[in-house]
Amino acid sequence: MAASPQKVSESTVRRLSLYLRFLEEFEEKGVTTVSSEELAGRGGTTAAQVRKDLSIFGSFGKRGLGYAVPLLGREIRRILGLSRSWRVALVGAGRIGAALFEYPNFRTRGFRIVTVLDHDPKKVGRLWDGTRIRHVDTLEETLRETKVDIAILAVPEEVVQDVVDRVVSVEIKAILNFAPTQLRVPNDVVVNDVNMAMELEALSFALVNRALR
Amino acid sequence: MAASPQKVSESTVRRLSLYLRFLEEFEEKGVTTVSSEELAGRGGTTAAQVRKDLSIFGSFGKRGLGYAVPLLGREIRRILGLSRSWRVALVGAGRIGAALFEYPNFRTRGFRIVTVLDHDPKKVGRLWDGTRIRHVDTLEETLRETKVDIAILAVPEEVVQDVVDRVVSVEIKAILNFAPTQLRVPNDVVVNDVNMAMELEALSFALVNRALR
DNA sequence: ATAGAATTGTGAACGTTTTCACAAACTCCC
DNA sequence: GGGAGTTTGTGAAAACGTTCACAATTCTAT
Ligand SMILES: NC(=O)c1ccc[n+]([C@@H]2O[C@H](COP(=O)([O-])OP(=O)(O)OC[C@H]3O[C@@H](n4cnc5c(N)ncnc54)[C@H](O)[C@@H]3O)[C@@H](O)[C@H]2O)c1
Ligand SMILES: NC(=O)c1ccc[n+]([C@@H]2O[C@H](COP(=O)([O-])OP(=O)(O)OC[C@H]3O[C@@H](n4cnc5c(N)ncnc54)[C@H](O)[C@@H]3O)[C@@H](O)[C@H]2O)c1
Repeated sequence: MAASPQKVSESTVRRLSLYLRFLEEFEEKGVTTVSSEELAGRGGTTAAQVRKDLSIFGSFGKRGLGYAVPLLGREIRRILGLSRSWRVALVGAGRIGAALFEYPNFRTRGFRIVTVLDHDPKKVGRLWDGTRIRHVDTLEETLRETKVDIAILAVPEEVVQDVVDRVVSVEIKAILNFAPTQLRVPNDVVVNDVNMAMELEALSFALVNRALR
Repeated sequence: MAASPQKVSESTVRRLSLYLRFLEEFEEKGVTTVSSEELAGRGGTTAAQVRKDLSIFGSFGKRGLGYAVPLLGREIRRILGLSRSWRVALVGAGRIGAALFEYPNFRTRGFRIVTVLDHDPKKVGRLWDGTRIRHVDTLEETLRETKVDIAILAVPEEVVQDVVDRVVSVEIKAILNFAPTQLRVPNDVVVNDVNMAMELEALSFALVNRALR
């Protein structure tokens, strides 16, 4: 029950993330108990799906009642690995990089940007809210020194493969990539892409095929 | 053959987007023909998958040879609706909004930001590279006047549902949402989310469950 | 205590997506 | 022109993910 022996699908993980957000909203409103029905109603899924997702990891509800909001929140946070806080490096202090760095929500959710790296001499050395921007030439030693768990890559697509190779060389196992490039990494490294062009293209497809649905 | 009578899965659309990018790379290198094998090798999929994806829409290859790079590129662009250019509104001229607006890649791929709206009196009236920022109070008339097809929402999560309701009221059918909020829209409206917090949480999950795989 | 109402947890059914495997179609070279 | 070598397009099989349906459990009220 405690461990998760089964294979967990990508979609289940995404939905857990969603449920957690809903639970936080319920908690703010002072709701103490929710049913799978209510949890599903808040977003694009079904009550059965909610129960299946949760049942992979254990049995957190009470039959006839539902789920205790704070408890389920804690459990999902534990499952997702959000009980601890993660040390994050930001490579590329450009437009996207700056937006991410200034966004307070990541820190409150346990992702602390402890390192910022850039290539541009005009940016290197600057102090961003207490964090000194370091030169990307020092990437390997800096990531090791600052004990980084996760790297966010917000560099131009032309250089992103070089950067990722170096990031991988210091045993970083998790990468969030903003460049519209399919990265080549060893298969014990997880890469998640934020590919906005792809999202827009999917919208375009939906628009031209609207009639056919 | 010409039309697409079948149901097309989300993942197929995403992969088409990917193939298009690879084709553009091949085209730049002067490669005239690629096999499904080569197309698959560039990214995380298989040759059979490539062929299945394409076969939904027609038969674009030559047995024994492969696919003609420029032709397949044109076909995928047509399938995705990228032959035309799309008129895009940006709501929220904050950090993310500014990064998106300044990003030249969208325009070159056929997505033109023709309208920028914000709430902040300090921002309204400013000229961003030829585009005047208009007050969000004029959203309905502005979107109609500027014939917008797609809305990008980069506003705080507290107001995003209000904004989306108004966007939907003027018959916009495609939305790219950056707020970490599950939007409620009629079901003829397509919403794609860019949820970075969710991506980070998925990385967190992958890190804590690394051992179990 | 017990009946009645609510809701979970889960095996089984179903549907969708991916992979397999191979005949058909094409190329290339001798 | 024919045979060897490729590679596509696609049914069929396998894997995977979602939905169904219901016994088991808990709560509430009397
Ligand atoms: N801006 C957007 O809206 C947007 C949208 C989609 C995708 N992207 C992608 O995100 C990435 C960043 O985009 P951006 O708009 O922030 O670009 P940007 O040019 O504003 O920033 C890139 C930053 O990376 C730095 N850099 C360049 N080479 C480097 C290296 N080798 N090592 C470290 N830093 C280096 C630059 O000095 C700059 O500060 C790009 O890959 C882009 O394609 C951006
Ligand atoms: N910055 C990031 O890295 C980041 C990361 C993930 C998600 N997001 C999400 O993206 C959205 C925008 O984030 P941001 O960092 O750019 O915020 P921001 O505060 O920098 O920008 C928000 C902009 O929206 C404007 N605005 C406020 N209310 C408005 C309204 N009713 N109508 C129109 N405009 C209005 C503000 O004036 C401001 O210009 C938020 O929902 C945020 O949660 C941001």
